[in-house]
Amino acid sequence: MTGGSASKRPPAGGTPTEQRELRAQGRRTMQRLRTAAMKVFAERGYQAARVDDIVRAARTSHGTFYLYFANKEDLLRTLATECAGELNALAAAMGQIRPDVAGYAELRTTLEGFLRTYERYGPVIRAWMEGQVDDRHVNRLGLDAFLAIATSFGRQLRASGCRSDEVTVGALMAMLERFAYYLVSRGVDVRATATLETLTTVVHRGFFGAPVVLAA
Amino acid sequence: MTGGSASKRPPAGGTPTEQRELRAQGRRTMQRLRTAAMKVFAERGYQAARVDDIVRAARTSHGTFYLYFANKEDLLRTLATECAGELNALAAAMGQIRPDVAGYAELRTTLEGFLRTYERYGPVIRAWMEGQVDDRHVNRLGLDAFLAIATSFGRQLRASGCRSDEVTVGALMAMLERFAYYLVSRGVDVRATATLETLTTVVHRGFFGAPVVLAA
Amino acid sequence: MTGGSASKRPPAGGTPTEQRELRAQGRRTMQRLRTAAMKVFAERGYQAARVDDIVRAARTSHGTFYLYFANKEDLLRTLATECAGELNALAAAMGQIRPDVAGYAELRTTLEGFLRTYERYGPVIRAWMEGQVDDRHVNRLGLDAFLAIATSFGRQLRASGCRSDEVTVGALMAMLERFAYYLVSRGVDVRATATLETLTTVVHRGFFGAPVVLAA
Amino acid sequence: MTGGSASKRPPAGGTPTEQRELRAQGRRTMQRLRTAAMKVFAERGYQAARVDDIVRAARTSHGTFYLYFANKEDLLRTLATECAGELNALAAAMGQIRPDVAGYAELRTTLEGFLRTYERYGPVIRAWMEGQVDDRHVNRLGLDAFLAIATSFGRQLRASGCRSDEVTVGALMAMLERFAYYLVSRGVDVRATATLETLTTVVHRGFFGAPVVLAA
DNA sequence: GATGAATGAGATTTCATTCAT
DNA sequence: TATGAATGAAATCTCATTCAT
Repeated sequence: MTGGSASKRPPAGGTPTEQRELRAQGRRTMQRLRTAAMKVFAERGYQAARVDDIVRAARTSHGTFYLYFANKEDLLRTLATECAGELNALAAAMGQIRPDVAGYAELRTTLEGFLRTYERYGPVIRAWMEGQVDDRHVNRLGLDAFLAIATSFGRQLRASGCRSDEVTVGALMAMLERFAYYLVSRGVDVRATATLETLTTVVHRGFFGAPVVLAA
Repeated sequence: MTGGSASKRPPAGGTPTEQRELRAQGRRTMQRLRTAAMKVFAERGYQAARVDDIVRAARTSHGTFYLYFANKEDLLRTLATECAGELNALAAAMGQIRPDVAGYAELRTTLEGFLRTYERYGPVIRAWMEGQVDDRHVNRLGLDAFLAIATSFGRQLRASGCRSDEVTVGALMAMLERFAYYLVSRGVDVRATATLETLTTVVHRGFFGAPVVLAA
Repeated sequence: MTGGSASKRPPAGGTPTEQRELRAQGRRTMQRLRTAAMKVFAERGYQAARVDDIVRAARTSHGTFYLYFANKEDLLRTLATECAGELNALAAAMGQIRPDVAGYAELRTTLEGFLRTYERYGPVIRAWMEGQVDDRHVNRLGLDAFLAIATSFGRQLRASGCRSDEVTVGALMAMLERFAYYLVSRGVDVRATATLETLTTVVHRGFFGAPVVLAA
Repeated sequence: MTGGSASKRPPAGGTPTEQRELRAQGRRTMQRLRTAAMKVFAERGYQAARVDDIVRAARTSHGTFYLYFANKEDLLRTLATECAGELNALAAAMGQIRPDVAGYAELRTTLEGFLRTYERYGPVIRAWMEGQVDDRHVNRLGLDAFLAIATSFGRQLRASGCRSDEVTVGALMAMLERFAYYLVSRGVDVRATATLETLTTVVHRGFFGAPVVLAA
């Protein structure tokens, strides 16, 4: 509860994170910690996760943890940065979503991308959505990434003449996140066709009302 | 080696909660604590909430808190029980949801009921949805209540010939909860017509695909 | 409502006691705590002893205490286990106690052993005898150890034709414990010949009635 | 932990204990509290007994407790005073204890008196013997009472030409207390002839070595 | 006389973070 | 680089005692 973020005091001892050059062994240890952290975050949630849980899962020691990260938040920050990158890419790659078959396919692709990202970064996204994070910077990352996707959705929909106000898109994002959460937390394969198809259908209907006539 | 007997004595002091008869003053204090707890849970989330925050908000002392509740979890339990009651009532009262105007109205009524319950018990529901609770009993309550609503939704929909598999209904529930969360956490009036109308429309479309032709 | 899992997490931090490998420094600290605990237990009694008293006496911190023991009871448990071991060894080693000089010597040896064990584990034994312990396991240890000695006494006496019912042996054990307590709590050297001789005489007489004629 | 003994502050509210005239109802309530206290002390020991346990057992309230006693210690004090009175009377009434049949009978009478007193005041005596009491005054009472009996024993024995040093008598007292404790805590009837006979025999032998020839 | 309610000082326990090896 | 050990601030919980009705 002391150390706080970098502002409060000079980073004592071994300066953590990307500040330092890491050799092979170091990179491996750091990776173990990140993997372990994701596992623990997934099990307990970010807030409830203790540094001790993480180092135990990573089969390393407390000392080592602070060799690579300034604190729990710093660890989350590195994961969040990566995650935000993926989400932003997703937003950028989104094509026009129209009521027709092509629009359905486009939506499907986007949703699949989201589910895959969730599969890897779910706990981080959860931390964002559930407001578990205190760090301003990290929150900004999440907010921006989601805003990017939501904005993109809105733009692509309006381009198709669909009235898509903020509330509707907000509801969509909310549903997406929770839906992904359930799938992942239950170990459902997000690449399974049926799952993806159902999700796409519900969302597409939510926006365009009429069911897509696939054969037309 | 003998007399001592015992083993983990009962909490003592004043056995908490409904075990004891309470007079007017006691009931008032207990209510103050519950209200304060809801407020703090809403602000910080259940996990992050400190007993200290709650007693401060209730303008009372630590000792008093433990006079009425065994601990934070016990307090949540009493709130959760009430909340589960409301949700179950909601599930029981749900009428048939058809594609027509009457079905739309029925759905609207149900959704309004949910939003109102969320308005009062949001933090408790969040604690359930976000898996913040350790207590088995409390989790069961939440699980059962949501299952009841989901099941009811499924039944009413199937009665209308709507293919409503588990996944679809699950997605609906997820969206409902998050949507309600956003509304409430931003102080939106859940009784405002526009809000409720939007939500009902999205959901109804999600199920029946075609927009309701209100005038027909 | 899902992921959260868990239920009363394991103590975490460093799992206490023999579960973990300890290095030299750790073993030393643990020993310091045990020694300090015996000192504090002796001064205040087990019940009245505060963890705070113990860590102060061991010149360490609260956090450190819980690194090695789950709580005060757990600490007592490790001490009790050792003590019970010694008492059981004492019971096993006891030879036949007859009215003659050899029997007197045997009794003397046994009593000396008891006093020496008491010298080291007095506070633990007191905790047993005075029923201060809530832990079932610990109580069992004490009960069994005392039963072993009492049974052994009974057997060795009966082998010598001495009528030794349960009540008599019980009274003997009671006296032994209290007697030892007084000696130790007043700093009397339990190896002093006079003390040991008096005790042996009283006990031997209590059983055989006739004074031993040393010269015969 | 505040109130302390009378020295620290003026006895606020209703002055407790014998200071006040009590009517019939008051005397009854006070008696209920004393009885309940003895019960709780017997079960948990004086130290571990909580005021709450006592009032619960007496089916009364915290407020009422402090109407009659300044605190837990004060309650013990009144019980201890009575008990000390009985023990002192016992010491004063003790006749000469000789090796013969008459001496045996005298010893028996004394021991029976002790057991009966223990039957009623056991928990108080335990509190003394186990050093659970912080109050100087109360401790003095106990110390003096036991000293009186021990001294009396010593005098009566020496009058019979028996070498009875302090250690021997001390051991005897210790045994007496523990023995009585076992009997009482197991609900044995201390007036049962067999029990009393065994105890008297062991003690008499312990002092005089030779068994009493009852028929001679 | 009696009682439920309230209090707060103090005890226990947890855990992020730093340190010495 | 790695690690076990140590720390202390903060959180939880208990209980003797006082107060208002």
